Amino acid sequence: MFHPLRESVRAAIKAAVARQFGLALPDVAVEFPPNVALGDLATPAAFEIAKRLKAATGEKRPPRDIALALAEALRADLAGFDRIEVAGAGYVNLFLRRAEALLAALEAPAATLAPRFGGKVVVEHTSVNPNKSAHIGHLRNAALGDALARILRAAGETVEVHNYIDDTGAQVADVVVGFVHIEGKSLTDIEAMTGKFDDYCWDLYARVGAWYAEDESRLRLRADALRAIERREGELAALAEHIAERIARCHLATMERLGIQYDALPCESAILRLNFWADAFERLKAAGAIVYETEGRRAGCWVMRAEPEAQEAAAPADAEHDADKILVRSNGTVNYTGKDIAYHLWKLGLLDRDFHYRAFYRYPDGHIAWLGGATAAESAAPPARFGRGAAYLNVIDAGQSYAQAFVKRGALAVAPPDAQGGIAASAHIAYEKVALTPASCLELGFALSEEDRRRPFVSMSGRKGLGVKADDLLDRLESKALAHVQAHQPALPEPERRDIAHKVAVAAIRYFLLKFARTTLIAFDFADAMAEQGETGVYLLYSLVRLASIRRKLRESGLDCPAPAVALRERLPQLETWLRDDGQAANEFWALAVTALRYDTALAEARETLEPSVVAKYAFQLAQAFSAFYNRHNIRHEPNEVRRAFLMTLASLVESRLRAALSVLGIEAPERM
RNA sequence: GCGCUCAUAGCUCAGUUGGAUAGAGCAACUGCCUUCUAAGCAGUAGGUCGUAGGUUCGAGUCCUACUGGGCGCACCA
Repeated sequence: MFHPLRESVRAAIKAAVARQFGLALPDVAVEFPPNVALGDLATPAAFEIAKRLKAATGEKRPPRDIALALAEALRADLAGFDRIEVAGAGYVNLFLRRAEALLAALEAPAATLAPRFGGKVVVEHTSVNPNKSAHIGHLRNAALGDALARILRAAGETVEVHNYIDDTGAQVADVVVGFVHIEGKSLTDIEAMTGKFDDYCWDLYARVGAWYAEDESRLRLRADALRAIERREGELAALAEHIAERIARCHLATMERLGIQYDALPCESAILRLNFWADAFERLKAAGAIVYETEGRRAGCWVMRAEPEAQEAAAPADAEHDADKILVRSNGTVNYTGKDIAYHLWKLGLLDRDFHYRAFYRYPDGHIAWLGGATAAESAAPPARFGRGAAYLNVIDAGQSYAQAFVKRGALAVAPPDAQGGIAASAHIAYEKVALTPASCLELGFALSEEDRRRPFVSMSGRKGLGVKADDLLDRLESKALAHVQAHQPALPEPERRDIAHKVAVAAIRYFLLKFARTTLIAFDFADAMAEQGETGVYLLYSLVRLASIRRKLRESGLDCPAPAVALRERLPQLETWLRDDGQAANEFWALAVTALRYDTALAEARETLEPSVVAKYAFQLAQAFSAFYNRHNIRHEPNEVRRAFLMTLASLVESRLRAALSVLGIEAPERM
């Protein structure tokens, strides 16, 4: 509710300032005062006006004077406010008519936001190399991407979720080498293997790394494998295809445990086979986005120039590094960034080519993830046409920022004018990695050097087999939660207890990964990640479980309040007393309502900044406010029927917004726990 | 060498386009379970916001320099 309210206040202030002072303010700050006693909305605009007035006319007018005039104008222009006051040196504080606002909000949806992107948004996330188990770092990527997709959808956007499968890269080739040269296994042997295939490859991949280190000439085997895979020749290519596809399935299963689904799975092999690059190459050349180098050390390469400022900064002092990016090598082959640009042109519908699809992974709810790696012969038609987005958002770790910048430049260079806006709004959603605390490494059974032991964190390394596997962590969380549920809910049947434990585990891990801002490096610690007290996903669930419990107990006592809003509307004067005139207690009730009603501002900010932690922090704040309320006021034992309806209304409002916030974070609450 | 990013309580982190007394969790200490789930609540203690300047009515937030972390700058993917 506060989002549109804030916007209308902002507009009213601009209009009043233009009228009264003849100033056009480009931006007006409308903020939330530190507590409800100071108002529900506030603006320091008078300070800004004083400054501009002085600059424009030389007139020196005290901010407080300006604020008084502004408040006067707003009183005439804005409806729904009890009073509009001037405080301090020039703040204008706006106080809502509380009872009226609350009743109106009860009937409104939790959030109504206007779409920000001009059409479908393609969100790419997860994109784990299909050669080993997903680890906690991949989970951060997926949790971020999934939350982002949910935030955009809740904000009214159309979203398509892609998970890129790099099925032809060096990492898959390494596992192929391991199977063939270390283990002497054939495709038939591998197909017959049972057990957790991704975990098996996790170990094998680490062994291959060590095996290369023993004798570096063995790296030639990787190059051979890579070539065979790219040309789709022989047993090695067949092995790679089997491994990549099988592990991609493992990853989808891991993510499904967290409630994360995908729409499309574009494959690198298809981008090569269908030669997306040939098309992209022509368009980049035609647009003048790339140039052919005829001399110097990059002679024979096709290069994309960096921004002039970046070039200038890098070039003179440093011969070794320059800011430009090679896309086509002197031998005529395209590199990773070039392929990535081609792929993104496809995402934006700027390429006359498309993948062939086949249904790859079916979720219990009937949704299907389509693999963009089919041959023309086996091609089937997905329900909707993938790609052709108005904008893209790529969840990739911050280390890729440099390459991602060139991807965007390439797309901007090629796109027609009407597509520029969407691409400008497109972004690399950069996040810092998850590293391990030394304590976590030791807990995983990894011996650390003295030097590493002293460091605050140690990087995960698939090549060394050092990392926390996503499934293992989930297993640990689930069994810990199950022990709790068994103690607290002994009467429940086992399947239900398992379901609860699962929901608790998902809440714990998702909240843990989302409560940090994207640019914060997470030093993973088992104790922190598995905590169930304080600022945790478990705490959030607990609030919703208590709310469900209140409802259940009221029903059992025959005290259910089916339509509290109706009951309250008939007692409006009483409601106003509780919310406004009752001093401290009224402010407490209203503060809780305000916190709940700011859900849409949290959602709007998260969508604007593409930062899910905003919603995570908001959810915790709301749960905290509710917990205090819960301890102070016993709804079931409230003798006054109307007051009980009032308390229950506040509880319902909290429940609605908390549930909405959690659903956007991908967290679902059980009925009890 | 250049670019990006970070530095806030003992620890881990928030901090609303610059705004009102700098917040939370953990750890420590004190209380609260025959009363809607104590996986909880109330309270105490703990901060010259890396350093030095600058802009501003106002700076944790913006600018400059410095110090100290992390990442990136391949004809790798």
